[in-house]
Amino acid sequence: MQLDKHKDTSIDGLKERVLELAKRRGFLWPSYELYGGVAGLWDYGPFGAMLKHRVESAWRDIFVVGESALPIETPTIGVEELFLASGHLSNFVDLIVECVNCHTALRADHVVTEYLKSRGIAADLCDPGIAGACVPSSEKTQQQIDSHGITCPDCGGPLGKVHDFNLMFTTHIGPGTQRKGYLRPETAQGIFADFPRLLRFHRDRLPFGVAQIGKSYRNEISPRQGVIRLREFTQAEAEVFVDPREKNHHPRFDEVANVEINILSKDFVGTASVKSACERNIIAHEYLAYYIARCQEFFIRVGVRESRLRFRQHLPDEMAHYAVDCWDAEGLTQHGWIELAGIADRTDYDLKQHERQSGLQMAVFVPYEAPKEVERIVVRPNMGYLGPKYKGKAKQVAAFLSGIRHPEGAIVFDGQVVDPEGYAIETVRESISGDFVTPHVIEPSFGIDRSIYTILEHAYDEDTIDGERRVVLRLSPHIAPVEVAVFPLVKALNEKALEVFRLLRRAGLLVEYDDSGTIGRRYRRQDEIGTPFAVTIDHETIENSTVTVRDRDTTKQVRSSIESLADVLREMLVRGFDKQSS
RNA sequence: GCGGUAGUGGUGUAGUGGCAGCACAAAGGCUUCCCAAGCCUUUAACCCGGGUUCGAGUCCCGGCUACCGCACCA
Repeated sequence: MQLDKHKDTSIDGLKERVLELAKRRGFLWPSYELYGGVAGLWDYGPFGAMLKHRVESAWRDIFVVGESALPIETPTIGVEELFLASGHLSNFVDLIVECVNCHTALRADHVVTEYLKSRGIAADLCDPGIAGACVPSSEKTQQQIDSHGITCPDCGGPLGKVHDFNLMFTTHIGPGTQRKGYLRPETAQGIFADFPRLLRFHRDRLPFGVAQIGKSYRNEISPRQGVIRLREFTQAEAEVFVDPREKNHHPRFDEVANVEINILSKDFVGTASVKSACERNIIAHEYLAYYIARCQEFFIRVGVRESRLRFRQHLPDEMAHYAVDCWDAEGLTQHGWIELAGIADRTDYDLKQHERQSGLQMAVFVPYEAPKEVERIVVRPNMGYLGPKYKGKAKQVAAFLSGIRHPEGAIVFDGQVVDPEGYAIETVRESISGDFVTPHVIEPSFGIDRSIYTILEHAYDEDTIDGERRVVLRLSPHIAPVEVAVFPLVKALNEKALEVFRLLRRAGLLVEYDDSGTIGRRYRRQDEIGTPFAVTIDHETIENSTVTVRDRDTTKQVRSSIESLADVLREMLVRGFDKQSS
């Protein structure tokens, strides 16, 4: 895949430089540094928080406003039932056993299964009776290790005690006999739990999307790579509920059909439009393709470089067992290709699971265009006959008879032929006006923190201005924490400059004022935090009420009247410095 | 969690047992000033806890954090 033409990744120690800048300029700080810090927890400093806020706004524009999705907010604390249903309580657990000799941490269940398989013994480590997939039990696994004397596969040393490691943080809800609570490992489950209300809110129609931006938590064993793997992180997730029969017909597919994306899949590597990817079955259906295209639109808007963005299809063995197709949006950084978003077809797995756990129906009644007339054969019990004959059992017999769909020959109940007088076989005509459908879920899910790191790295650049090395963050104007800086050329002009500053602030621009030191130093400071434009009040301003507007990327300047300044800047922020009509 | 390496002002660093230096940044001032100029002044640091020692930034032990490798990442 080709790299950006105007910029490559050849800066030495880019990772370190970006992080150094991010720390120094108030984007990212290690949390609780005062007390030595904690791995996997990071603060957003003032510019970082504003940047993040704007990234989330851009996401909201595209995935909530642009899709007429329903925005909701659910608690970060979830109850036990929620994660029993989702499978996180059983599947989000690792059984860890450590080798006493070489101290390697191993997946205990894997060690046992491998050992038994190699000796042709069937392994059953699972706890029965829990909804969802197989749950390896720590007791059974421990037993197997003890009874077979299983040792470390690496060095042959003895193994320690098996212990659970659930990646969810636990807590307690309320005092006294406490109810268990868990910090959510994804925001999605809160949406699924609200499904019946959401469906009613949307007046029982499909399709509809629901979106949530919020914190999620995973107690990572060993978080690394700065903000790439966090224990507390922000997700932006949309769950789009769709009739499974309609997955290949997105109503707005035309809008995105020609969007070109970089694809890495088992069948295809290269660039293609989402339309052709769909037609060639590279992407399973239009809904996935549609959201992949929107995903690309989002990343480009916030400043991820298109040439360093790709969509990678999950291999069958890395896909969650319920998904039919899943794509990761990946950004190329100094940490390699990292996952920024996932667009998955979660099918009806989650809703079915919550149906089972809660006992409530999670289906939508989808009416036919016209009611269908169907003929059906029914067995109608004759209670006048059955009552006296079967007495107390009559009700049971009647229910049995009513349940028969295809009566053939004599009907036998409880080993005895039921007298034909006890029922009548009739053909009835019925009008059916629709089906109950459990919607499938298409889920675009974004890691906001990773995206922000990628944005920073892709924006970081060093160039030379008048022989001086300059560090510049080429941030997208959509997400820059400051849009315009205002400077008096010399301190004597500060009154006029403050006037302009207040004018622009009132006009709703994100604007910063600075009158310290020399003008060059102030420009460079704004370059480092990615401020797209700087307005300077000079001596000419006093004469004719014009100011200079300086472009971050080229350092070129144009003059603009104060009167039209706010409009000129707004236009530049949208169209770019050169394309505005002044 | 294991192994290796490291942790000194805001940032980058020097300092191998005896007064903690430098550069950049920041704040104030001078300079009539459109791209990190200069000058003066000022602020500001040994990751945490034990131990050894008359004395520890320095040596030892433990912890925390970061980077690299291993393992983990439904």
